[in-house]
Amino acid sequence: MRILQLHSNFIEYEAVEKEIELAEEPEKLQDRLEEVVVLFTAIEDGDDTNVAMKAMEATKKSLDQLKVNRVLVYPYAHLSSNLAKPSDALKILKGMREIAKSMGLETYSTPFGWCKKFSISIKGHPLAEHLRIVTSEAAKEEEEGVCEAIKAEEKLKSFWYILKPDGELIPANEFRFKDCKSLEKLCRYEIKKSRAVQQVPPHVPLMKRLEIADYEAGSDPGNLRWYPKGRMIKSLIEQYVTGKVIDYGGMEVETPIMYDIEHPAIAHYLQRFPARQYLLCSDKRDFFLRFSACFGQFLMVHDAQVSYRQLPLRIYEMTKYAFRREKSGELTGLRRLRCFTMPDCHALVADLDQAKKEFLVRFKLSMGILENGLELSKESDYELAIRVTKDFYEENKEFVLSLVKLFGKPVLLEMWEERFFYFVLKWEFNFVDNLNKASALSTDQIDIENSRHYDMTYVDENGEKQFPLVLHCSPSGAIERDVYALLEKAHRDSLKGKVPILPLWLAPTQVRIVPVSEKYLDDCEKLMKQIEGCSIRVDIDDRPLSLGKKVRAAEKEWVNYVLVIGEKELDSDVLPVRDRKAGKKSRNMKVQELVDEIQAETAGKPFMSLTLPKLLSRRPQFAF
RNA sequence: GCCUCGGUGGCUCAGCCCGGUAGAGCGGCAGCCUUGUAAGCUGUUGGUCGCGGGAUCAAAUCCCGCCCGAGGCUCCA
Repeated sequence: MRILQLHSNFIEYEAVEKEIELAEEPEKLQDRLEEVVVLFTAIEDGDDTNVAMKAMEATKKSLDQLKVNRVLVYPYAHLSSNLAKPSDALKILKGMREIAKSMGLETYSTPFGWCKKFSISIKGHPLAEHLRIVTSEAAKEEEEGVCEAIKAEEKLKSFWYILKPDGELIPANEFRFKDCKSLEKLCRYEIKKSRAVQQVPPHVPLMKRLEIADYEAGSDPGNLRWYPKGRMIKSLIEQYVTGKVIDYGGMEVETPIMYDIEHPAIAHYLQRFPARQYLLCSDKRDFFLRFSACFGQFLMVHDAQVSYRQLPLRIYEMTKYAFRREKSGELTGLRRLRCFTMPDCHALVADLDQAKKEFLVRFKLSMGILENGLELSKESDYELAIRVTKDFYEENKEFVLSLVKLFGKPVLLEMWEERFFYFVLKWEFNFVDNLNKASALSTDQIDIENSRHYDMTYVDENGEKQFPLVLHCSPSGAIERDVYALLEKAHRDSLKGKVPILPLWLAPTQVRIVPVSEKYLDDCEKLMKQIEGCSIRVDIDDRPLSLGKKVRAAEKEWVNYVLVIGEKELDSDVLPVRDRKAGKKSRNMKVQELVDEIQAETAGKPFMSLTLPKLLSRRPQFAF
């Protein structure tokens, strides 16, 4: 028996004509019901009243969850290709209605054996749509205490462990998280799905106040606007990540952001995740906006000549943009967007051996980007989660452990009984934020399916075509999410009594010059030119405000270094430097010493000139 | 979609319970002050109180419907 259960706002139906001899004489030829759960039901060969009983028991349970007491039993043959004989079906359907009534449900039914037309409005919540399949075997087995349906779910069910660098594998619920508080938070988030407080995430007011990004009412939710400072931060991170991937050997490419829905290689992706795309109609063709750079890169590789000598073949794109039409309630600040920027680096490898070697290289690359680039620390900011099929784990224990050893502390390991995605192994670095939510940043996967789907091949030593394995890596995760992590980390620091600050190479203003009065403006501009010439972002607060107010403004903007310039400074070659990182204490430094310090700290990082007017009086205010 | 909270000058919010001429701070603008390390002073501009309807002599305030936003549920290739 198959029951497609739909929680609907209303359904209207009309019985049009009898289709078979056996058709029921209906009480009503048409009707409209509101706030009802519709049970489209197909009775299959072998079903009996016992099956109907089991099906209704499960249905009742689910109705209780939905807090609905009104059902419409709607015979619907199209759910199965293994239908029962009509006479049996009718008998069982009648039984079902009686069972429903005896359970206290307000039960309606549409006539069996009729061609009917109907309109239905379905509620959008996650439990609104559900397909229930009950077979006679399952019903029998359940009597003995085992349910086939539950067994089937078990296959999809995953098992959670903690894997320690010493190789010990402990079920997650038995692990003692004494020194791993944020790993504990990750586990709680992933396994128990528990959520803490109702609160706007701290990075949201920060992203506005610091004039980084903001919501854009004129667009679709989850498509944000980026102010000059935010755009600069994003751009710098993009440049940095791209540079690192190119150093690793990635060939940077650019591919279209939209694809034809009918394209055969792409179709199976969409069938699998049909509801998450932006769709775009243009003339007579339908397109979807890409949700990753896989399509473009795979289509490119499909058309390329690749020899085994060229493997691993690394191909890379800073995906601008990836679009995922997440449900509106799922969107959050910079953490979860509908439009985002994501570095996406694929590697084609000949075999599992090569995959493993490459995987480790990319693991280190990703870790380096988080640690050195974003200045996140695995000690306090992010945790490793590994997801693997049971078979792969059993056969490659040592390899999985080598990742954990590289990470150097216990990790969360999710094990699947069976593979139900395209990959057999995946890891993610998860940032754990102030509301104890975890978000994946860097990730890499071993994909064993897509080279076939996209017909990507290489030619081996014997001149024969082979399908490679494909690794999917985002070494930093979405750039917007990186900014989220930086802001959440800064907020966490401020809760601990530390000053919130951005990494120096990302700070829009690295040095702020504050003249004591307008008299010193010319001298300030000279100083600015001198510092600016050393590839440092510097500006001047030339507004006619009190000194205290200008210093306060600089602190509120998280400016790293503040130089107050007045009579004293002009007479001396040593400047009192207000250093935010050093707790705002004044440090006496020569200009060259300050320049050297900044250059040392930002060495190896990309640099951009300030894109805002250097004089603060010339700047518009975008927020607050 | 459901639940919760919210929508009042550019921004943050008070006022709403208990109906009676729309308020504050910040910002902007004009001026004074010429400043010594997290808010100097004065003046001033700026609002069909999300939209529609209802009851009332009278609605930001009460009632009904709707729209929009955030968070939660769920989801996260």
